Amino acid sequence: MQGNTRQPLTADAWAEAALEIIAESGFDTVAVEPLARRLGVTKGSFYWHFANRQALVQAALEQWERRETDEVLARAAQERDPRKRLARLFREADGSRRAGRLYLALTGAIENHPIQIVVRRVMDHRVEFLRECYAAMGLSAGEAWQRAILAYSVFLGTLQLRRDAPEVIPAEDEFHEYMHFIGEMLIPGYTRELMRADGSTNS
Amino acid sequence: MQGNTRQPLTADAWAEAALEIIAESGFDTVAVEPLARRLGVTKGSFYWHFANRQALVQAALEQWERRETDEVLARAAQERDPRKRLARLFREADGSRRAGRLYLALTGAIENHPIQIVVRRVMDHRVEFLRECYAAMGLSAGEAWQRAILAYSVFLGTLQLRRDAPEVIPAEDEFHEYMHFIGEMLIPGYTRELMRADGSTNS
DNA sequence: TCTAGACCATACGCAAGCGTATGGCAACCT
DNA sequence: AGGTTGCCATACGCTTGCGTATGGTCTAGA
Repeated sequence: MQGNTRQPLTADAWAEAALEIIAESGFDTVAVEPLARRLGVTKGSFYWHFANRQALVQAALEQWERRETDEVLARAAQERDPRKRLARLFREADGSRRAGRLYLALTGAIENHPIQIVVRRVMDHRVEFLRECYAAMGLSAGEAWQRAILAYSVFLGTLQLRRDAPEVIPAEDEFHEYMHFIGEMLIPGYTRELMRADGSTNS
Repeated sequence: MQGNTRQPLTADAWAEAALEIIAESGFDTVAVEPLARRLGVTKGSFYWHFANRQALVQAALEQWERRETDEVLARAAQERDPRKRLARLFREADGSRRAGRLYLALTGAIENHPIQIVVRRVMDHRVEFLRECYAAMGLSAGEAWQRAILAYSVFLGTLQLRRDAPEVIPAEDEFHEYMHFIGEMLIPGYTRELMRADGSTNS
């Protein structure tokens, strides 16, 4: 059936597949044997690459944390204007559906201790990043905290709403309106031009 | 060890215990045999009350939905002023820690279809309730929708933040300040008196 | 060609959980 | 007293997944 010339699997490929499963059907459905079947091999392969199931989870979490912090925040940090940084974050958060599902799936298994560690670290980084954005806009320390926490709460809640009850968020057009509404609420001095990809203000 | 005169268990008691487990350690840790051990009986008891594990889940979900919608929303609906209704909702949402954990644990297992049904229904009810509050304040239909979705997103996100990274939400005093901040952001025409339990405005 | 190592299959023992079958026991009715 | 019914214990077979042990194959290098 699979006539391709089997190139050997790497540990990263296993971790990647594990993240795939987590995003699809939750963390605790990550099992060695089904995963092996999915990859077209058997357990024998798995236990050559990993000591046990926990090691796979660890590798998957490390891969996730790397992608999540390094890529997302690093790209947003290029933007000079803090308002544009925020707008860009909101835009990208709306984008990658798969990343959102994966994030929620991980927090959904927060009773697992390794997951708890990593999720908390990622959250801290992101809230701190938001706080710095608001602080750079001249807000006081207390206000920056409040705004950062509120903004991240909105992010988390929107993720969950879109996953669990997508029909309450009307349609494409209204959603774009809603994004502007969020911008007005969360970014002091918001203008609609901030949400444009190029970020041109032509004032 | 348990010297009490064993009064027989009811199906509701099993469902209640199942919800307890879900709130503690997640949905998929609900297993018949451990649950029986926890209640001091064996499987024999369980399979007298329920046909199978799925029936237990169903009963637990029904019990949860009843409590969640009937009790919470019905009490809030007594408040006449829509602004006070909203403030009361926010206050109570902050309160019951256990209910929040349970809610998140259920949404964390949303890939389970029965759970998906019930969670979606509860979400719809709540968002609709919020929307009516905003509409009663004179907002347009579109604005009421946007506000309702935003408010519910903040609710969900705050729940998750408090569970997964409680240290980012500073302390008791600052949190009360933060609650007022949320009130100002989410309730047009907010005054601090709205958050008082008695709701007195003494204007 | 011989060998070592990378990669994987197969087969086994073990534990946990589901569901069933059946028996026990107390309360209550008649 | 005998029978019925509600509630539970015990014992069994089955499945799934974990981890181990061991052997096979393919390739690169000496």
